[in-house]
Amino acid sequence: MASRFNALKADAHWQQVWDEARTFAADDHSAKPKTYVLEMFPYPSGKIHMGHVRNYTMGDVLARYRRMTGHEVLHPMGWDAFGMPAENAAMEKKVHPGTWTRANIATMKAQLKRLGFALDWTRELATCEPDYYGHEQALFLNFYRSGLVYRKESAVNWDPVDMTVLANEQVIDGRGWRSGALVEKRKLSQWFLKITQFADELLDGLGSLEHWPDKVRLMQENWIGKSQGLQFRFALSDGGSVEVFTTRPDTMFGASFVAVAADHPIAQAVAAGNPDAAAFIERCKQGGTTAAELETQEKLGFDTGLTATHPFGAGELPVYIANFVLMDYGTGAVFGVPAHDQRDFDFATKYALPIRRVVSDGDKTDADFAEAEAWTGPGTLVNSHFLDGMDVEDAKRAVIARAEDGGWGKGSTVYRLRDWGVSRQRYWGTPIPIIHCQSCGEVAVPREQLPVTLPEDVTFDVPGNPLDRHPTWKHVACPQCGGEALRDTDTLDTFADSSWYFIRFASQPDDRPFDRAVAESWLPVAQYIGGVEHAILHLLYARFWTRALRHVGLIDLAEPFTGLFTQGMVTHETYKAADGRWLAPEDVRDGVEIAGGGPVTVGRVEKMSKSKKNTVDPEPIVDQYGADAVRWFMLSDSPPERDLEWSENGIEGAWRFVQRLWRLFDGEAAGDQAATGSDAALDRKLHQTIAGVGADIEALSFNKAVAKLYELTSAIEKAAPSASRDTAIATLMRLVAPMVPHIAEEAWAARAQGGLIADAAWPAVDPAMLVEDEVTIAIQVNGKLRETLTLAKGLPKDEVEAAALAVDKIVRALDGKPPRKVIVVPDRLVNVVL
RNA sequence: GCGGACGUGGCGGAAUCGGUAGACGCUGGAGACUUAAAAUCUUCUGCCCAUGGCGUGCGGGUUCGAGUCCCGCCGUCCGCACCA
Repeated sequence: MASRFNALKADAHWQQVWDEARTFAADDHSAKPKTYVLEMFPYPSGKIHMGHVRNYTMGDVLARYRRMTGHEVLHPMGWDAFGMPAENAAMEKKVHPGTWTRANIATMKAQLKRLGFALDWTRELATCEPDYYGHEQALFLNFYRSGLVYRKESAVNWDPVDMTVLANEQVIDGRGWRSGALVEKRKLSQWFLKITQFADELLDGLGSLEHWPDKVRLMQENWIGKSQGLQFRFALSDGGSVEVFTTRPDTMFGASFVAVAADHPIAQAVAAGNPDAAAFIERCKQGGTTAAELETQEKLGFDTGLTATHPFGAGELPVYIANFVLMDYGTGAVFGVPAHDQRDFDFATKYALPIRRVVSDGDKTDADFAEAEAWTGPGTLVNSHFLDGMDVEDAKRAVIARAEDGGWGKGSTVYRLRDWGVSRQRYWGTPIPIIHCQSCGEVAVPREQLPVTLPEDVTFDVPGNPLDRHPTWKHVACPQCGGEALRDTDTLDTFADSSWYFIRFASQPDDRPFDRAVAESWLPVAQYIGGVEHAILHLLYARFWTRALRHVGLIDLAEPFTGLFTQGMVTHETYKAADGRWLAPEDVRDGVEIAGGGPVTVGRVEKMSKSKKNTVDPEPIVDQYGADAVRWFMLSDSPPERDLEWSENGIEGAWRFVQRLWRLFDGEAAGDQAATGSDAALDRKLHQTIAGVGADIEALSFNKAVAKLYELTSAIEKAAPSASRDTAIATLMRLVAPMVPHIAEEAWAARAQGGLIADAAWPAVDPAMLVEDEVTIAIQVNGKLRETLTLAKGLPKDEVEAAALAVDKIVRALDGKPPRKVIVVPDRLVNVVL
């Protein structure tokens, strides 16, 4: 009699076995082909959530499958452990960020272990430990010596209450997200990494990333934002000049004004002697920054009274200060061509500037042109002297050539991408290993003095940077002259920490960041899995860091991640009480609030979030159903790139399936009579499933693999006892092992197969077993299904046609007349055309 | 505004090359077992005016045949955003 599968007992047992045997420790010296499977490492915020469970389950199935197919798999885990939440906790709970972080790591590690992930814990790392960030400091200094790091004054978002710099994402409607204070623009000396030096490489490299989602590649492409055009100077009526950039040099003869940004030096100079101009600039700065405001904001300008001389002698253009020109893109100045740019059109309309058409799209004449909007498409140049008759692209080249010949301008490329500002006025990050000396200037901390460690005795009772106000930490002797000097009290952006952790996982010597040969033997990461929210920043920074390492000669690797997969979120229904309070799922039963019995409104299905209270904590779920059921549910139903809705029924269903498996496995092991005889249909089903599930896992189509395994399970359940059935059950153990490893080990052991199923080989497909001897053929009339026939596979066309035409319904449909046409697709269908 | 993705039963979804739409799961119905319940098993479950007809957001088109290809709409979601 089959017993129930005791998941809690089996989970704990097999997790301990794997741990003790170091089953999933990756061997650097293995002769097997190596493969690196990686999920984005978590921030240790407290407890794991369902999103982690889904992410890591997907990676785990792939890692376990690759092991079974003969690969040496590197599948590590660690902690992205620096960051603001730890400092916030320090302020709110009076606990040291390190204490808080390490406690969270311990909790979350225990939770991850309970899910039975095939992780190499021997390589665990936390970015907040000196044995990680010290090496990061060494890499930073390496970049510094190679000219990839520089320091410059730059405007930052400054929260005057918290006394700290805020990232753009932390500024909400112009106010600090925590303090609510109006954010100021402040000039601060900041460290920058020269990501723009690699802009072209990073853009071109996207083309080689075939196994990345198109969406992510496109987002990165847009983020890099390459534009090619002409950069040149206008001579100004006051004797000065202004440099502009344009992607449309072909429309030069349509120019009717020049506009500069409000914070452009020319605007500033004008404002100095003109209160109206100063007032206008002030007004520009007050403009809202939200999408909606920008969309509706009127194009405003202030006529400086200056004029700019057209380089081709086509007159003088008025120079405006305009609110729609951005200082930090291009040169902060543009020339306006109202006929062929919508913003310029709006502006010219408002200020009654000429609208001169210079590109004709063929149909339209001057008369019916451009009363309402600018023409930005292709066409033939008109009203443009030497450009007349050229198409847009030829005209661009012609103007750039003339500018370069004449020495007043040159073809140039502009990127939207900015250099990466990495200075943060925070405690809980990697200290920037630079010393500022009165006499020597910036001095790199010598290698033997690394790591520059964080002081432990810091306070968070007042706002500001604890490193900066620490009584002694920043005071050091200058490594060069020995005189009094100060440490840089900023720490690195935490995106730096996550820009190379995957290399440190591959190789972690004590005395250097990584061993080149070992790292190169694992990298690039074959499959990287994580949330789409990292599509731009993290993935771009990691790609940059890798190229920078290559640039300084530390590794021969262009792209860190060959394959990228962005998984969907875990969602749940939301619940609201009559008074508008959000309710947690566990507070609701049968449509009423458990406490008090008040009515509950079921709201939208949304991403699990604390604010909507629709989270489900994985831990009690694992307690109740076991790791395998949770894993199985995470893989079922929804395609992995889409959102997965958590539901009670769903996890129940997964749990039922685990028990179904157990009835098969246990019944077999319990010594049901060894059956004899073969079952050709079941053999075929089995081998089709082996092939299909393997392909589905490789494609990360876990939901399809799950469906195939359900089918095979049902087929085995229904099959009469036979040797084929025994084989199918034994094989099923291995097929489900990557997904539900605990029950698979339990069954494998009970069957005395020897060794661990985690080390077993993936079953081989016997191609001979895949061959069907009969096929079902669709019989259609005019493309509509009328009947199906089961015929021998590979029957000649004429025999299939004859069989189809003999079918009752077809005879009736033909009504004695010959068909106009009969289409026969071998082994597929017959379509009778009347 | 620009760019992208998606739209299939009550729900999540499947259909790899243009060839039987709705696999598989969930929900729901009926039945078996049981004193009863749970568990389990069997069976049904796209819609309708049902020997047939209609069905993959809507309208056209190509084709012997369209969820799949083409054209034009509508809707939802995501990303970027005055980018010169």
